Amino acid sequence: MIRERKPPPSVFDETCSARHALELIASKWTMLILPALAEGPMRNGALLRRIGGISQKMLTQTLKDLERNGLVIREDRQTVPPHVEYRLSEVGRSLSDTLAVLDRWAEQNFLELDAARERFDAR
Amino acid sequence: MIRERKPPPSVFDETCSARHALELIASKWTMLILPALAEGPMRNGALLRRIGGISQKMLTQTLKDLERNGLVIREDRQTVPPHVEYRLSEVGRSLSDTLAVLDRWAEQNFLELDAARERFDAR
DNA sequence: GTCTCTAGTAACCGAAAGGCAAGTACGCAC
DNA sequence: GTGCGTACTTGCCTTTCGGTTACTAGAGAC
Repeated sequence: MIRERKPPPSVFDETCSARHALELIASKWTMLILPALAEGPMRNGALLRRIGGISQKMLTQTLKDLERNGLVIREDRQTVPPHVEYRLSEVGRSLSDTLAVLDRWAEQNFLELDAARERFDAR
Repeated sequence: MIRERKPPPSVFDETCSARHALELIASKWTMLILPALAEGPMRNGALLRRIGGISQKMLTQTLKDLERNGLVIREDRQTVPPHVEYRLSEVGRSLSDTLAVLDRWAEQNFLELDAARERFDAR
């Protein structure tokens, strides 16, 4: 009897569902929204102000996707005018910690990248 | 005399060049290529085999972008048939460490995301 | 009655991502 | 001569991304 051995889940395998998770993460808006929410629950308007350059459309769209995947919790108070609050779920928080590390990496190393690009383009 | 205070570099500021660095990182191909190269220097063909689902075009394009920003070093042996090797720079390695953490996060948590998505769509 | 305030949604459109197929260079084995 | 092997490049085409504008509901202030 042949023993079927399942390969361990790997992001390098495109058929593995881990790849889908990676693609959700690998978005600049995700990488900004989650760390922003790590600062505390926020409303739509606050996020719009916190995250420079994001449009209402992309914010709504990304938030919905994050909510669908269980990373963000959306609380609609059902009032008029609307009051909706977003906060991280448990899983969302575990991810936002790592994303925040990446954000800090970008802030600490962008000068070096800028310099490298200049060098490269000068050739 | 008014003292001009420069704001600290922040990825939340769209005019800050750290945002550009973030956008380079926030690509699924970058998040796969750098950790792949962390396993050791590789040639084009080896990367193509290692990273499921990547096309030749995207591999070349992303590698060029990473090289331009100083994260990857490209060594062309100038032979025929061509022999080109890619490896991480110092900065590239510091980034790939964090990216590898994210990859592992995806591999460990994708089941939970899958479940959340199913729950959400069932409503 | 009218204006405001919030968190959207919908339609439209141009830009960019990215897949696929075919072409390139050239030394070597046969 | 023909064909192989490697690392690309180019062109075409479809899909997705993402910006802009206009529209929505309904309570409360005036």
